[in-house]
Amino acid sequence: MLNAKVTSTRAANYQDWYQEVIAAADLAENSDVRGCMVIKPWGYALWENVQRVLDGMFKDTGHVNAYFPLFIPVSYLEKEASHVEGFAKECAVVTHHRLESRDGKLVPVGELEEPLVVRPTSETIIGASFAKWVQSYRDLPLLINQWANVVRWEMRTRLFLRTAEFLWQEGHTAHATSQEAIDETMKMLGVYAEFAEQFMAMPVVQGEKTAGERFPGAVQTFCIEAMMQDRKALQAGTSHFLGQNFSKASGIQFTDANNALAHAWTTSWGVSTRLIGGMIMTHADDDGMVCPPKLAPSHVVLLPVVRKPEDRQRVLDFTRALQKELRAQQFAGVPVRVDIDDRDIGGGEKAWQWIKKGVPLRVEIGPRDIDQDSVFVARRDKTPKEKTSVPRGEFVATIGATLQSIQDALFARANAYRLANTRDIDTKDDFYAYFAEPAKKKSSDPTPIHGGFAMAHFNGDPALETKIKDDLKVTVRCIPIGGGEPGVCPFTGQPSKQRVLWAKAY
RNA sequence: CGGGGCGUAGCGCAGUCUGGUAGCGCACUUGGUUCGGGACCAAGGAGUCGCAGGUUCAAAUCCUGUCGCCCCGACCA
Repeated sequence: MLNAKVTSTRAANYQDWYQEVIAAADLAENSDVRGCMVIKPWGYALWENVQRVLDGMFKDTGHVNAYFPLFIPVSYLEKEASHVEGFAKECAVVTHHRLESRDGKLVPVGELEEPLVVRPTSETIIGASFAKWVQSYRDLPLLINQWANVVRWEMRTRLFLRTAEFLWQEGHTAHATSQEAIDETMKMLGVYAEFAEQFMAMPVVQGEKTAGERFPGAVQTFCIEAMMQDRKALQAGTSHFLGQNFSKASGIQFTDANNALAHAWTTSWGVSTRLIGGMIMTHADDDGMVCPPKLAPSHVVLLPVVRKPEDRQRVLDFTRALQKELRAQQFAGVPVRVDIDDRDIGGGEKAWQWIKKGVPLRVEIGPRDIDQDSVFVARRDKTPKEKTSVPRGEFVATIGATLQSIQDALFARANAYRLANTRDIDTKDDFYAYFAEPAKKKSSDPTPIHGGFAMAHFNGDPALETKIKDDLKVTVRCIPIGGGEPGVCPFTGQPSKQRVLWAKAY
């Protein structure tokens, strides 16, 4: 059903608006299984495009795909102390392997000797394989990626942003030297940033996490952070330098060139279906979804307008011919994706369905257009009213450029929004005022959109970070790469190496 | 696990206080008029009122128990 309308606005009720966009664009829905979502075809097509592009980028950087078990013996998790601590509280655990019917109910029997955890992440199970695969420095580096699902038993879930089960990719690599592993960590962070900006049209800040926000078991965690339209930060991808923590836990050892036994240096990095939540909250507007052209399931939808039955055939013939011409064109290295919607429903209703789905270009084709050999074009990055008549030949010849200009416009708009809501802050009072929650009329009202990104100096004290989190729900999202000028921490008066990015986060 | 709320048609809800034939909007089906900004008219289909007991001539409604879900908090890609 595509009857859902977006009636909330970002300004009035951001959370309701987000849910409504997902329903109206038919991206996903809640399932009967607690915390788990059903990704519907339009949403899954976005994910497939994410996969296709990223997979190509991973392969271009020397990685290969493999697949490891869904089940992880509990003893594997136990091998890395902080890793256990980080994930133990949210593990789904398999304890039995058989069901028996008793009094009409199926009850688990056949208890496992060792419980299995449904993977929350795969460092340990992949580490076990790496330990077998690596003998010599000549076996390194090992550059593996896995496309998979993982389960984290979260207390509160939200479509795409946090679900109990989600889809992702996880890269896992092993290297002979620390520097090589660090280089890999940074390279993949760069891949994520490029993907976010060039394909999702979502500007990001690259940086390092503070100790408190670090991946359990990592030496260093790096991330890309994006600003959503409620000015909160979304961690859109992470890349971890794991040092020798996991190679020691899993026994990934090799003989180096000097015939000495050494532990490998490992990395891991991942992005998930959360990226789709990021796309929604970066680009969608009060009318519905707005797909960045490079990832849109469909670039162009052709809408035949048939007023009289006798026009039907020539309108359809023209439309199909146009589809063929457009499909012969390229955009971002792939053939232009063109759909025809000739369903027998009202023209207004039909157009709105595609607006809500966020197709970059809608093209209306009626007898008037055919007579002039032109098409009536609407861009999703403009208002629904703005439609222009374009000669058919010109439309076809410039389709790639048109899609690119939509892509660029979306990035520019998102970037301008982020810049407009990012501020250097130099005093504690200004900081607290910037993030103070505006008063609500009723306690049940949604919290108005406020704050943004604050760039402020910080002495690095974890206790101070906790205090600010308790006071304002604001955390250090990252310490941006590229450094910056030293200064004074506005909270303590102590020296600070550089400004860090503070924000409320998803 | 603490605090609040809700289970009635596919979805959103009213009806519950004060017991008396199961309703509304959207969606769906059919026919007609429409169609380049979310159409209109007519007809129709669809519900063991979360579940189990109890009170009663009679329960969506009152009582008891129970299950589930949502929101706020703690936890989090």
